[in-house]
Amino acid sequence: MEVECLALKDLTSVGKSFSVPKEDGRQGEKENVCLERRRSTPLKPSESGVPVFLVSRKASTSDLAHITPIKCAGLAEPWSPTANLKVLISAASPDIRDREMKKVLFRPIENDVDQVVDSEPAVEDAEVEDPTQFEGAFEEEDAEKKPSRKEKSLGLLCQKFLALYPDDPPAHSPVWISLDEVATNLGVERRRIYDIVNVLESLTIVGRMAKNSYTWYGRQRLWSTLEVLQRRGREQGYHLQMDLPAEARRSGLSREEDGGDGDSGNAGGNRKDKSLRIMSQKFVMLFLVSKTQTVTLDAAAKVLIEESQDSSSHSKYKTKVRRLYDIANVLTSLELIRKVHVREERARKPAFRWLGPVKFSSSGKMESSLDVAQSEAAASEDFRKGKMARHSSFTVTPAAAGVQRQVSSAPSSPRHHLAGIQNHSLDYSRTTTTNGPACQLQCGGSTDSCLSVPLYAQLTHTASSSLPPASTQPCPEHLLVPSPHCLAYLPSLSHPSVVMLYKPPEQQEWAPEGQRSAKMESEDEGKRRRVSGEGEEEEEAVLKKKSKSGSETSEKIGAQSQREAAMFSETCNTSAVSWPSGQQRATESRAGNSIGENTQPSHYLYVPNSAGLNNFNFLIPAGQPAANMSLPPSSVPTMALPFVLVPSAALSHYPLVAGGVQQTQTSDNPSGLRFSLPTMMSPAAFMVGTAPHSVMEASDVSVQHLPSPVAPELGRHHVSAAGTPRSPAGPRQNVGVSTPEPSTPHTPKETTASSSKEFFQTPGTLGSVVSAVPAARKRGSAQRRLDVGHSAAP
DNA sequence: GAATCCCGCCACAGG
DNA sequence: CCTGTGGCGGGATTC
Repeated sequence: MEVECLALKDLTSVGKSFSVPKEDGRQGEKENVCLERRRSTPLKPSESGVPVFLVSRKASTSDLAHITPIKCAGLAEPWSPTANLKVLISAASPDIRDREMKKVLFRPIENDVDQVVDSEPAVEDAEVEDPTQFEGAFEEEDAEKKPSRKEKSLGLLCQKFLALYPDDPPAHSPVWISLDEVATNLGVERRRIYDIVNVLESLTIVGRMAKNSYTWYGRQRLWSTLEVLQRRGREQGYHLQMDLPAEARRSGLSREEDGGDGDSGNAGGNRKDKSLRIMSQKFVMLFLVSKTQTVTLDAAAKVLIEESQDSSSHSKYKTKVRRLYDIANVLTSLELIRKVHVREERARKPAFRWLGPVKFSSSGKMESSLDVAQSEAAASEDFRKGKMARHSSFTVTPAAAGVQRQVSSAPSSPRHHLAGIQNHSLDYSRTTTTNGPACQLQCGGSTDSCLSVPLYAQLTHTASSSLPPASTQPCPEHLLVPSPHCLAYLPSLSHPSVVMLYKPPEQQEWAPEGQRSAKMESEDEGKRRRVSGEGEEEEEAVLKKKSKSGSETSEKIGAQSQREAAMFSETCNTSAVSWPSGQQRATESRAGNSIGENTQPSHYLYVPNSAGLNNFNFLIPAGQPAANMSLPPSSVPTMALPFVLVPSAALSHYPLVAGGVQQTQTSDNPSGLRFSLPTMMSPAAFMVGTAPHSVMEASDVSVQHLPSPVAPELGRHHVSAAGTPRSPAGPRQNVGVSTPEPSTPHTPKETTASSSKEFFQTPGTLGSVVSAVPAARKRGSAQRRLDVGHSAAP
């Protein structure tokens, strides 16, 4: 946290950012790469403020090389990453600013709140153990303090990771995640990302698509997954164990699992059996079936050990506990659990208390405090089950095995997605917008690589942060919310393209996840099931899947995307919008179709970039009212046309106008775009993206000439630079966007990270992000250290 | 001294 | 064989 704090400071106070170069001995170490960078950029780890997001590998690589390392401190360069942040912040309404500051500064990542719980039944939250822990951060400042261990914690890292993506991404527009990119951007070793991703995957927050490629589902499926886990936990008798006294626990462990595992068991089984993923699911199950919803590490470790049939040697125990800490950190970041202490017998034992929902309706609804959800996600659940089933231990449920991870390394693309895509007929006419099915912009390039979407921006209003469970219905809040739009940069396409998804106001309501998933996924499920047969064979199923073709799907997708691209339609509603220069072919399409009509109303703007995205670097929110940021979501009407893509070249000609964005403002005019180019010009305008999710670092982008996918969030997120007249960003057209707004509130708390770069950057690392990316990949995993540093180094 | 958990070696697995 | 994954546990930090 400290880091963030610093960052914030930096933001506010100009000079600092550049000030102290820090370097610590440690830094040199692999993970936090970029020593050099660091040096060059005084910014301490924290500095890198704006998370940059991903560039496609391709682009990144080449571009990166060129990239200038971070600017020198001395530079007036407005666009240093930091500058960017500053701009954003300044631009942001005070509220936002404050909010973020709080989040960043005060919110301890891991174990933030440590509470002491009385013995199990009486778990209660006690005081926070270390309220002050984060304070230190402020002081340090530039100090070269080596990033403390905490700063590098998995929990913090996970938060950063989560902050990059929306909690509740539109169902139809999956966000692709490239592990390499994430690792690079966060400035950590890939290995660490695996830890996070494995846990997230266990909860279906992400899904693995192919090697190095994951899809971000956000919390859409989370609730259903939890429900499934709860069920499984019960089936496996975890509830019995959890309720038993400690001693008793051991004896009675679930045999089902053991037995069930049987195969998996391969004694020793495949590694998969010991997978962090599996452990994570089991760990979660324990919470879900526990009456007290509090699980001590000790108990969990024991349970897990038994299941694994490992002899419970002490070392095994220790190892399990270590893993559980890893898992717990991620879950804590997700705010699904919180650390507490349970007083048992003699000492107080570390434990975690479940903060998530515990009751689910059979339908998959979650009845929890959170709220209601309605969902018909039954199908989707199955889907999830399947996924979970990967492990033999989960055999219990017959759920579709097929669903399981699609592959290990094979580039399998999840079928459900594909299905969705294929099925949809895209309707390019805007008129029907409301019905737009989700367009699955999966754009996969024809290449496997499919998409990594560097940025993903979603408009969500803050309120949305506490999203309803995935399958739930549209929550009222959402309705109010500005339509979420997201921008995706699809590097994998032959030509990098930008796709912007947006939902017309009318359609604001998100389709209930459940519905979507149910339909799409269910189909898949069905297929898979057929293939795999019952749940028991999950393992097998997996194999089968693997064998399956990911490639096909990807290709299909790619084809589709191209097709879509081809469909360039100006006709679309763009009515209001005039493409800046007709040059680009932009298509605004709306998918029409199949999936919940109203629910997924999305339109998307697809900009094939034959020429190279460079030409289309900017996405400008058409009507972002700068002011709106502070306004309640409801107050902000969403415009029909959220943003305009402006070729970068074009922009250069325009004078920067301060506050332009604001001018544009107002939503009402659906049709009429109110923006003026000049307005757009203002840096601020560019900053639009949603905060956490889409963060792209301006500097990086610009340097790279990558198309900056900006994700403008409609609504308030856009910070219009308005206020900030110019950050001298002039040169940097590409500014990535960053959103200050923590729109993604993972939890009620609003976890979202601040947009500050620092937040995303691992403390020891530098913004290095930029550079290294591709290179890293080449190296062996073990060796692959992000060498951002050197790439970055001038 | 115990609790945490970062870090990265190294084995396994897919291609 | 190379690279992606990820198990594992030594040992550094933090409590």
